Amino acid sequence: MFIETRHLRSLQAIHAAGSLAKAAEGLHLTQSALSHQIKALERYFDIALFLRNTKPLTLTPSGHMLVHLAQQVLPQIETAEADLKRVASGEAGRLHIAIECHACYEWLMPVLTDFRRRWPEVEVDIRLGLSFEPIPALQRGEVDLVVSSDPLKLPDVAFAPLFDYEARLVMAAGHPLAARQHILPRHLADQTLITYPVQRSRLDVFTRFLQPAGVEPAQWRQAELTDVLLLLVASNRGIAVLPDWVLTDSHQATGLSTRPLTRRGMHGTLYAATRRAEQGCAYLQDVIALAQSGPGMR
Amino acid sequence: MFIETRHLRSLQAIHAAGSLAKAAEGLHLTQSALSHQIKALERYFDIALFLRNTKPLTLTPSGHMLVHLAQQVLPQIETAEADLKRVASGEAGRLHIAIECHACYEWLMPVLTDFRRRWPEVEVDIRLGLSFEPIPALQRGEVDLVVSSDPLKLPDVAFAPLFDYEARLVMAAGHPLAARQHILPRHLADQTLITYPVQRSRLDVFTRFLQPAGVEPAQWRQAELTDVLLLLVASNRGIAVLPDWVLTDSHQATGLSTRPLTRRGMHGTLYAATRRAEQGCAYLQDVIALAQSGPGMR
DNA sequence: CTTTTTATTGAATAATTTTCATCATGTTCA
DNA sequence: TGAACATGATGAAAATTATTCAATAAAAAG
Repeated sequence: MFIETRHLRSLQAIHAAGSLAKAAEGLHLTQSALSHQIKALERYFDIALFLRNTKPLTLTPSGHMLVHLAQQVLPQIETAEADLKRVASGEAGRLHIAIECHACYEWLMPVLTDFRRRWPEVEVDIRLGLSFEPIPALQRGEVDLVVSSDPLKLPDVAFAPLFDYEARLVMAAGHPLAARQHILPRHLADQTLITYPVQRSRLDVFTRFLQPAGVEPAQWRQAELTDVLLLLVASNRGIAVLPDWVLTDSHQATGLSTRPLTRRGMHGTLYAATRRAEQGCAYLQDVIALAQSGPGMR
Repeated sequence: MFIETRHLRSLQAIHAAGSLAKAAEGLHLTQSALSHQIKALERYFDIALFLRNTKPLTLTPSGHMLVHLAQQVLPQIETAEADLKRVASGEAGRLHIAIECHACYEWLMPVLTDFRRRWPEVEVDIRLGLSFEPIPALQRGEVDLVVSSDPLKLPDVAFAPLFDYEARLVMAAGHPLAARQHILPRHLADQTLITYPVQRSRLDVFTRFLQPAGVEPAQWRQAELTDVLLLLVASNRGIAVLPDWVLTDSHQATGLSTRPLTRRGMHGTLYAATRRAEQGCAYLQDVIALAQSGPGMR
């Protein structure tokens, strides 16, 4: 293994210029350096690359092979370097987002629509965190941003607060619980609870509301899509607990009511988790800023 | 411009091995060297290439780009290097032959048939030296071997003797001149001379036989192919001067006679001219050795 | 034939890569 | 939990490699 891109660049330049002197100028080298460089190649492979006693330096067949190689290889390297520089400057890159909280999809999409207009070269993708652990995936480099509601203290991951939300009980307008000012755990003991299809340890209703009180809902069923979930609730097949922003005016009109959990309401904060190593990345900062305006922007 | 093939090799090895330490082993480097190398890249592009806090070192998207580049580029370079080494060792290469003497085609073809069996990877080509000067072409690298009958003293071209020949007058068996023991210039003054279609300065009959005696043939006509030329001679349309080897047994049977030019006969030597720079080339040496056995081998 | 341009060469210098030694961190296993 | 082990990072020294300098040779131009 011996050929370096430097050699290929020199070879190509010499071939194009027709002389060491001219090529040296373009390469910001002395012609002596080029002479040594070529000679080193020729000595290593024990072949002549150029015929020296011709007016414009001409290539031997072997020299031609190498120039041909250079013409194939150098453009590839150059475009790769250019891409890298664009990634470094933040112009281009990858933004793979994982969302723990399923409902986040609702407000995230408009944010990303904005984002794509502002950073057209960044490749955007969303992964619903159904079957994998988002934070380890972030650490492994599989995703670049995680929307999560419980910040951790990790050495390599930073959590930036996005906005506060309130988890409220959602039910059909005529539901008996709609009569109450606020909902307590025991009120759900005889209800059918509808959630997104994730394990209960990742559902705030269970971890922060029901389990501390030792209450189990009468039934637990799941729905993948927010709209389907709301449809089930509206038709009195059960109740759900969702962030306040999910209920838009249009939903209100379809006959849904919401009530706070506990007298004070169950409040939380959404965070954007990113790798500390990439905190300087311009488009990451921007997408977080966009997200911080939150569902209110909608 | 910064990326060198060394970087690509390291990147690829690290990716394959999953750790600097293992990769370093395979590359015959220390782990430290690799660490510095990668760090230099990362600093130059201001980008992370690997995530360090993962067990098997994982690539960032940018790192992936570079490994991908390496996988594209390195094989190309490696095959080029392998090709160069084969050329250097003489296994492969190019053998473009120019022949000044047109008749040489006759004995050269069987030699080349042999040659191609022995050096299948060498690309063989023959150029009839009709309209170009073979020796300058050799110097310019357009051809690699010239068959010539007049050796020159040149600093960059070597002439290796192949074999001696005798130029003889060829005529129809019943031709009046066939009665003579040997032919003198004046005997051709009333004859039609048939030659290959090249300028007279490159025909021995003129330069070494007729011109020194101040004799002109009655007519001069030309034929491109040896067989056509002999056909014309056999049908008494003229006479020709050809090297002795051209007349095979089969030609004798078609009713052709030959006689020496001057009492002593006009003898000459064929040479193989090659660039001194390439004299060490194995297949060049071999083709010369094959040619030295000459037309007698046929 | 001289002048100018261009390439080669060896030695000196500059730049770089690599190694060494050490440290920091993390993992494994008792 | 802590000791042993493995892995990567780091700075300084060492080694290697590339480049320049200066002198020379060679070839084209005038």
